Formats: sequence, C-alpha cells, structure tokens
Amino acid sequence: MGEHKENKPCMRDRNGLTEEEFLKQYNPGHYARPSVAADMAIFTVTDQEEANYRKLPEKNLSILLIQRGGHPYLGCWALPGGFVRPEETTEQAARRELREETGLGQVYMEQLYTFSEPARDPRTWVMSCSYMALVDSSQLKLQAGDDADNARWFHVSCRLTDECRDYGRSGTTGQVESVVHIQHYELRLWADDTVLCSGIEKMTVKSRQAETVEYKITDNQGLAFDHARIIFYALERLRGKVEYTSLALHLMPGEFTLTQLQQVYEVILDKSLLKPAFRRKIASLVEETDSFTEREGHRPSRLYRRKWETQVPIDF
Amino acid sequence: MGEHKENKPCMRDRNGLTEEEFLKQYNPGHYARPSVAADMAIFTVTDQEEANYRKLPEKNLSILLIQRGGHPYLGCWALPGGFVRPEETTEQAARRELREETGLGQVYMEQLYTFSEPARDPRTWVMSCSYMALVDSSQLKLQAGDDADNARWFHVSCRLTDECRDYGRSGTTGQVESVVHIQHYELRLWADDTVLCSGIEKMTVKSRQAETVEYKITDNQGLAFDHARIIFYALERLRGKVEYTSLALHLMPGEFTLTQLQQVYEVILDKSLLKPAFRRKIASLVEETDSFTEREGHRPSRLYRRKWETQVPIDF
DNA sequence: ATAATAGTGTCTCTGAGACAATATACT
DNA sequence: AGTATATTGTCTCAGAGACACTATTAT
Repeated sequence: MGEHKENKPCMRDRNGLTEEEFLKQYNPGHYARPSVAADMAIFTVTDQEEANYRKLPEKNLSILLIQRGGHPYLGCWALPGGFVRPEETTEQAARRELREETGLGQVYMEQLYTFSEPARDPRTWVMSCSYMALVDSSQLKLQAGDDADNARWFHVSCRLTDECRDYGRSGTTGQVESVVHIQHYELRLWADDTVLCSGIEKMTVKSRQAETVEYKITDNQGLAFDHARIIFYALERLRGKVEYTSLALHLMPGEFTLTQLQQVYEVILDKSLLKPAFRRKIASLVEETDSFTEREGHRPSRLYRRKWETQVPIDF
Repeated sequence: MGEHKENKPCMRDRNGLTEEEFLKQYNPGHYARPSVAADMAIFTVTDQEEANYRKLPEKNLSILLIQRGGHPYLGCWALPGGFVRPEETTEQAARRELREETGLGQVYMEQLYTFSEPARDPRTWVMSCSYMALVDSSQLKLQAGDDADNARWFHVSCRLTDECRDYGRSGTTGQVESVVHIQHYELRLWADDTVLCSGIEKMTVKSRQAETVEYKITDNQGLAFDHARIIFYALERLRGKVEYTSLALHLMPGEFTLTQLQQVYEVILDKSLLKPAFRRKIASLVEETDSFTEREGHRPSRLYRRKWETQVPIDF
C-alpha cells in the first residue's frame, strides 16, 4: 500500500509480475542480517562540591553508564542501549532506552554514527546506531544514577597524549603522496571508586584525492564492546558543535547564570574563555529573567533562560 | 578471541559460565533482524554547454542515479547501493558500490545518517545507512553515466517553496509552549528528457527542553523508496559543510581556476558570492601552480591545486 | 578595438581578543 | 572591611562585505 504505487500502478517486471504480485510472492531469503542496537551517550553537567563556601562549584561533564550483569563483558560498563524492534525506528528505540534509564522524554537527542565493525560484538553480527542526548542535571537528580540501580554517572575527561605525522613519499619522485596523522587520546571515566580508562588512536589519512579518519581502541579497561570509541566520537561531536550551535543550552536548567553557562562551555571545550567575549557570543541565545541568585557570599548574578524561539510571535 | 577477555578472564555469570563457555553456547535466537543497505549520494559538478565561445560554462551540481530493473519501484530511479555483508562494514559496502558504479576508489566519502522507518521498503524491514561521496567529474568522464548502463547523472536543484510557523500555546496561560516550523522544498532532478520531482516537508519542533527535526516526502515522482529524503539530507549536509570546511575541493579536478572553484561554491549554496571576499576566504585551502588557462577568448587565469597538507613537511 | 574574464586595491563595518574598571552582596 | 564574583566599557586588530579599478588575452 505504499504511496509509490500511485506512480507506476501496473508495470510488470521481467517475470510478468505486477508490483503487488511481486510483493505477495516476495521471500526475504536467507541472506545474513545484522542485529541493530541503538546505543546512547547521555551527557549531563554536574557540580563538584567546593570547600570554600564563597567559591562557585566547579562543573564536570558526566555520562551515564550501566554495569553489565551478563556475558559478554560481564561486570564492564556499557552505554545504555538495546536492540531495535521491527515496528520502531532507531530513534524511537533510543528514546525508549532514554526513558527507561532516566525517566525523561523531552530531551535533546541526535543521531551520531552507525558503527558496523563485524567483530564489535563477540556474540554475533551487531551494528550500533549511536545517539547523543543532553540532559539537564536538575531534572534528574532523583531519577537514576545513585546506586540503587546498576546505572551510574561517570565524570568524563579526554586528553590528547601523543601525536605524530608521517609523510608517505612516492618512491620514484620523492613527492609527498599521503600524510598520516596519528593522535593518541586517553579517555578517562570515573565515579567514586571506579575508574575506567581507554586509549583511542585517531588516524587521519590525507591524500590528494581523499581523506579518511579511523578510530581504534588501543587499550580498554572496564568499558564494554567498542563503547570507548562511541563515547570518544560523541565527545568530538559535542565539542565541535558547541562552538557553532546552541547545543550547550540543553545541558542547562530552566534558569541559569551566564557564569554557569560559561563553565559548561569551558568544561566541554576543556579551555578557559574570556568573559566579555563569551557574553557577546551567546547573547543572542539567551534572554534575561527578573530573578537573581541569592546568598552566594558575593554579588548576586542575574538569571537567564534559553531563548528558544528566535522569531517572536505576534501577539494580538 | 576479543581483546576484552584480557580484562576479566575468568568471571562467571549467574549461570556459572565463563565468557568463553557462554559464547560457545550462545544462540542468537529468533529476534527479528533488519537488512541493512548502504546507499550513496554521489555528487559531482558538471559543465553546461555555453552558446558564446567567450563565456565560461555554467556549473551544475549532479548526482548519480540508477534505474531500477525490478520490483519494487520498477523503472524508478534510485541511489546506488546494496546490502551490507556480514564480513564488511557499512563503509566498505559503500566503497564497493562506489567502485562498481564509477570505477573510482580514492574518493571523499562520509557517513550521513541511518534511516530506519520500518515501512521504508515495501518488501521487508530494511534500514539504510547512507553515505555521501564527492567525485571530480574530470576523473570519470568515460566511466559511467552516459547511457550504456542504466546509470545516469541527474542535475540537482532544491528550492524552498513554502514556509510557515505555528505557535502552540498553553491553554491556560496563553504562553508559547512550542514552535512548529514547517518548510516545503521542491527537489528537482533532471537528465535529458527525464525529470524527477519530489516534495519534501521539513518540520522542526522546538520546545523549551528539546528540538526535533523530521523529514517527510509529501509527493514523489520517479524516485524509489525514500531516496528523495536521503538526497535532501545529503544536500543539506553538503550545503552546511561547504561553508566551514574544504569539502568543495573534492569536487575539483587536480588543477582549477579560482573562478571555477567559486562557481562550485555558488552552485552548491545557490547564491552568488563576491569575488574578493571569496578569494580571501579560500586562500589558505589552495596553492598556486605555474600554469594558466589558454585560448579562452580572454585573459588567462592562473591554475591552483588543493593544498591538502596544512603542515609542510621538513625536507632534509 | 572589443568582449569577456582575471586579479588587486581599499574603505567600512562588524566582531573577537584582551585588559581594565566599577558594582554588589554576603560573612 | 574584605572577599569573591557580577557586569560593563574600551581599545585594538583581523576579517567580511561591498564596490571600484586595472590587466590581459583571443577574435
């Protein structure tokens, strides 16, 4: 009953079948099919406790992980996720998982990448369609992550540890024919006593015609499957998009100070920003409220909210 | 023999099995699995014939399509693609298709999006992991597309035809609670006598917490499956990335004039650019050669090439 | 000579980087 | 009073937009 039939209602193929007849006799056959999982990198920003009552708390980027209770990777930590069912899209599967783990439905979410290394799951052929979600920590405080469940929020850090370039030259002319750029990163995740640590190698190969990027897990402690790579990819996307979109605002509660927002940018980009420049840059993304912070031990700060409709509706 | 075993070699699960034992007895079961296809939007830029011998040819953005010889969508045009095999990644499947259709291997390629509407293929459950490839038309002149095959290069145009916003207000307070922004586009593909035309509705829903985008095919003439949507998505990605990356250079031959490069930008962005500003902007992406165009009926133009290694290697 | 494009110069305006100065609660 | 942060101001410099001008070939 597809809409496409309207175009060519009665064409017959080389066997003399109409489309309707063809579909009736169609046998999917025994071609191998992969399982497809939707896996989610759910990020939030949490406060660190601060010793000095006057100082503002430091921010930390956090990701939700779940400890596996069965083989394979028994005891390791994995991204929330599950198999996609025949009656849903990968996106619906991801939202289902998100709701199950955090109780939240209305959350920013975007598809990241589909990972398909045939051996990425030791059981069988499983592709992972990965998503990134950004949630505001004030909404979920009680929902998940404490310890009741096997789910926990891990602090994230990802740092470049080593870098080198290799210039592949043509044997005959000595001209550079390709540049291989290798970067080693250390992905570090921690929560209470648990520390997970993975090494990721990012290899960029440039030649005159093309340009390919490849991610390898060089060493893996405590993360299940190739989830270290998925998390790394999610972090790259997050860092890239924060600079030129309003992505970071989805990590903020309903009302927030500009300093808090700046801290979120800083913790994602892993560098400090200049205050006046930052404020000019994000000015169009937020709008003032009439509220201020109170009893912080210093001058109160105006609270802002996300300006989520650029075009203001005309009110009659 | 996965590397993960090194971490927790002998843990036993609740059934008392080690991971090795578990995997030996593992039965993938009868969960439904989708087929996964790798579909490619292969773009190139072609010249239009110009009447006046002095004038430069106009550029056209083109995409490779293949006419289907069997049901479903018999006679319709589809993106090159095929099912992913168990021993390869989606990327390898895409490169295999690319080579089969164009004969080219070393080409810029990136993963776009995985489409997973359960009903997108009338035969059975098929997901499409889509890729975009950019090829330089000078390389393939003879390879494909003429008429020998059922493959053909279609000119592409995609224009906004209609746009509206709807402000959903809360019944009680009258406050705006969500903004629905609907844009209608007309995707037009043509080659010789064949014209394919699709209507795409892009719906963006913004609320205070989240932000979702949805693409619907409102009307479809001559394109198979949901490929109109995939092409639309590819065009959006191409347009977006052209502005802040060196993507467009992969559409150029080895040597080209800056005017040619500007035309490529213009045809992708569908707007004209100012010459001096354009040259400043792309100056760092190209490098001079010593060659010039000849017998063009006007002043010769210097030829440039892609500067593909930012960091110059030190030569001993 | 003329058509058509190539390539450069410059003026203005905007926006980012950098630093400085002033303002304001809470203890 | 002192501390820690909030908020605004300004100077400079780099880059984008806009327009104008000069240069060079084939017919």
